[in-house]
Amino acid sequence: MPVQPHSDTPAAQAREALREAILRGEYLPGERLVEAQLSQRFGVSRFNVRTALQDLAADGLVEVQRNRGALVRKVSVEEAIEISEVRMVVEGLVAARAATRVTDEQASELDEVALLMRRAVSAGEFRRYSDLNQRLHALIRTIAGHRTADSIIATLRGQLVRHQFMLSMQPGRPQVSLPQHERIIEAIRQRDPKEAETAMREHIASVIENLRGFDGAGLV
Amino acid sequence: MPVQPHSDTPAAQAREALREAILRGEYLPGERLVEAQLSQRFGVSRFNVRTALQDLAADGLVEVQRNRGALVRKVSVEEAIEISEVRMVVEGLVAARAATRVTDEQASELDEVALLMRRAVSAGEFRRYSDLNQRLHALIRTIAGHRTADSIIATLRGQLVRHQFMLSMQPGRPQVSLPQHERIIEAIRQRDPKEAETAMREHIASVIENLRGFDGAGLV
DNA sequence: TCACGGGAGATTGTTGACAATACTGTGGGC
DNA sequence: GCCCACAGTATTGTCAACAATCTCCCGTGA
Repeated sequence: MPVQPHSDTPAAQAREALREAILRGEYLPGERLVEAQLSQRFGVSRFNVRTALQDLAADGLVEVQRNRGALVRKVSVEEAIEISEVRMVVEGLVAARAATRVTDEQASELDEVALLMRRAVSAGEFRRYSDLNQRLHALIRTIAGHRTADSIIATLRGQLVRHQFMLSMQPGRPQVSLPQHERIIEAIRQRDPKEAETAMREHIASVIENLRGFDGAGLV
Repeated sequence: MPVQPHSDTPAAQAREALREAILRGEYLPGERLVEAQLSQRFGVSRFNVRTALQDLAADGLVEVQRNRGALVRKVSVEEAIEISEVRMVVEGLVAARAATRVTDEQASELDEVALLMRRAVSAGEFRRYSDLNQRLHALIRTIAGHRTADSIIATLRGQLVRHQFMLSMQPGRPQVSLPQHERIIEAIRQRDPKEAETAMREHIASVIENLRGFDGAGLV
């Protein structure tokens, strides 16, 4: 299970620096990650680079091949769909559980997010909407308090950043997903686990449909 | 993501040996795993022991604390329930997908397992039934061909062996789970994904109920 | 021209030693 | 008797050097 604290140790520093570099797109999928180079770049010993690479391999962000070193893992659209399918059912579980545990205070926080989302969409602020999207999902996870599901979702998300970026940039996407988000929020506020799960699953299913579109268009 | 091949390298040897030792119960939850000791026991260098420990930590089987070494991870009944909940939804996904992809040949293999299960139950062969249980779930995963789900389920299962052992030893358990298994098989054979998912989820939900029983009884 | 082998360079795998840290028990002060 | 500081030990963290392996290119022979 992922979730690594300790941002102080050199290995952890290297790990986070490398993680961000990969997510930022500085190292492209399939690109080799040479230990000596990384060691120099991040100013840590090769030993620590190795540790970092192993950690990131556990997160599915890089792939290490015996005697051949590490490379940025390439996740095909097919894989992205698989990953999203798993995310769909796990986030469904989380949504259901959130519906059974939500407090009144959390319910109004959900409402607030819904309001901000509507505003962002009507103002055409896509970036802001995307941030709110993350905030909403994170809030739901917090409400659910399901650590096992949390860490799995975190791992899955980590592998998808590149694809998710493409999705969020799709024109018209917010208009489609806003009502889905509203439905999820409403179900949780009504403390209806079944409906919350269904709503969450349909939401992510629609994301998957979009991924399938990419696949057909050969965009990745 | 787990799934590590290469049983030839020393680190992999150590990893598998240690994994089995833990699963066999030679090292109890909470027990410290001293690198030097393991190094001597498995005849590999401390370096390789370290690598093995890191790998097993990624699998959630051990926990490594900075400057304090590794110990066998203790999974409480609460956690076991959380893990099983995630497993429930992911295996549900797998069952649904199996229903859409099953070939005629695979369908008859499912039938065969069902037959053997019925025989094992009526003959009171619990150990055999437990093996068939594993075979059934594995077969369903093969049919589904969902690698992401597979590797997650493998990780989750690995953390549960201790609890699963207790479950399978429960008297009367096979009589409860046999009809559930039959229902799953039937749904897949009918190529009914929705029903397959529901049946699988209800099956695992019933396992979770049993775990809750342990919790109340303070058995773990 | 092509297939093959072999060697140089690049890169990863492994080791043993040492440094840093945590644990344990002992003795002194109160 | 109890608490705390302190030293000694056990254990993990890190490193730099060396070994093993792979990759790529070049020369040789057919």
